[in-house]
Amino acid sequence: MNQVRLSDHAYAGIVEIINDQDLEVGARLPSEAALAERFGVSRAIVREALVRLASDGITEARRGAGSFVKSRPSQRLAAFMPATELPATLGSYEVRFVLEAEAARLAATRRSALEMAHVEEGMEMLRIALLSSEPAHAEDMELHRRIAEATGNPAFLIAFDALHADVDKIMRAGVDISRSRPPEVIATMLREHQQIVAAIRAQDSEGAALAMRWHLWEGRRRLMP
Amino acid sequence: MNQVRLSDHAYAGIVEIINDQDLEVGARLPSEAALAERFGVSRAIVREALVRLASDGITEARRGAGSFVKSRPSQRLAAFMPATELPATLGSYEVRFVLEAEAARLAATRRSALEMAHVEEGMEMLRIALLSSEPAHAEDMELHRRIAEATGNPAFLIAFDALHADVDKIMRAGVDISRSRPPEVIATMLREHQQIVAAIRAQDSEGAALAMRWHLWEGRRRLMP
DNA sequence: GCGTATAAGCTGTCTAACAGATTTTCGGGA
DNA sequence: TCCCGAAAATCTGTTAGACAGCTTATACGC
Repeated sequence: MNQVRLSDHAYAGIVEIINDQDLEVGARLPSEAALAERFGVSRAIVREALVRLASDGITEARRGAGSFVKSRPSQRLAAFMPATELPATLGSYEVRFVLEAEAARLAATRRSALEMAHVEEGMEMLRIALLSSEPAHAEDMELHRRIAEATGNPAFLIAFDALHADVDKIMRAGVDISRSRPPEVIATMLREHQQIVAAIRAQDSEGAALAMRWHLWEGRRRLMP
Repeated sequence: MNQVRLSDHAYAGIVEIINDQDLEVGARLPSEAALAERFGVSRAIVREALVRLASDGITEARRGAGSFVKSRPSQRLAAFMPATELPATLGSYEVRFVLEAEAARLAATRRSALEMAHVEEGMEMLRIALLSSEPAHAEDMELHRRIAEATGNPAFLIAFDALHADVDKIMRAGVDISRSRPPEVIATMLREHQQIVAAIRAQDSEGAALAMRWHLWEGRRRLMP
């Protein structure tokens, strides 16, 4: 079989550092030499791990300055949920993962000013609904729909609508959507959505896709802990 | 800005080698030392490039033996069509790319024996239809549908059906699906589908996803060169 | 207090080397 | 001739040390 390489440990170790020390986006990682000493390996091994982390969009190396955290969500996604092995849980989330992440990515690339305004408006509606502690499921869906719309590709809306019509049916039968949530959960949900919208606004396609994946991942976890 | 690193050249050079020399899946690449000499860089640089290629699923390193080609399609996909920048063409293909690639991936992971037989049967029907030079659009769709079914997740079927109902509508209006194709195109289409099915049979999730992406990419090109 | 020059730190890259795994080669025996 | 096993060649995984060039921090002079 494929033996474990040292750089695998280094990769996992660096992810662990970012998570445990709660390094935010833009924060600097320890230097390659420091990481090498900490893990008890050579600098070459740390470099290989960093190359893979950069390739995965988690870190970014700046020559002469250091390596920096590029996106928080992806670290945890990479650590707990490699894209190749989605856990078999709520089926619709598996589809939403790929469908809406791609929609966010394309929305970031192609959104017109009008579509952006449409998304921002949806965000504002969701914000108001969440902050007034109403059940904001409809506003949530509406924002997601507007993001799909911002791709400019009607095929996304077709798939989206078909899927969510079904999700609604399941949810109304099973999970209680309209249950009230503690304030910190509301704040988190708000922040997650804001990150997605901000990435689309900034035309950061990779960031938008990651933020969407992260949001859906957390959303699934909130539904089924 | 972000300067170009030598390993970028090495990465591109290795992809070029695989494409130009038409190395098949399983073929061995030149040794790290040989590649280093060819590109005029150190072995460390070649290693970084190989780590990234392996991370991208293109090559695979076997300790003591060498680096081997893991998937041909991805090389070309990586070279011509980075996942982050899908060209804005036929809208439905953008959705099919992510949706069906993920379906193929999950089908490879989870397919039961029954579902696998179902997929094989669909493949056989498509094979017969293609070889008798009939317009095999219906059989093509049926095979894709059975792959989505093999995920065991009904949500994929819901999105799939909604999408393809629409695609059919568009296609019947515009492109002539039933036009006859030259024999070499038929052989290619057959091979593409067989690769997908073979990967699912072998439970090679990454290979299945890549084969599906490759197939859709080529399919789109056949429709709109 | 502020600006600048120097120092320190960091990444990118190279060379040289060795352990351990794998493949190839080669010779001897049936 | 064919097969088997041992030795040799080859290759990856990994380490150490070194240096250029870029970036950030420090300290000094005004």
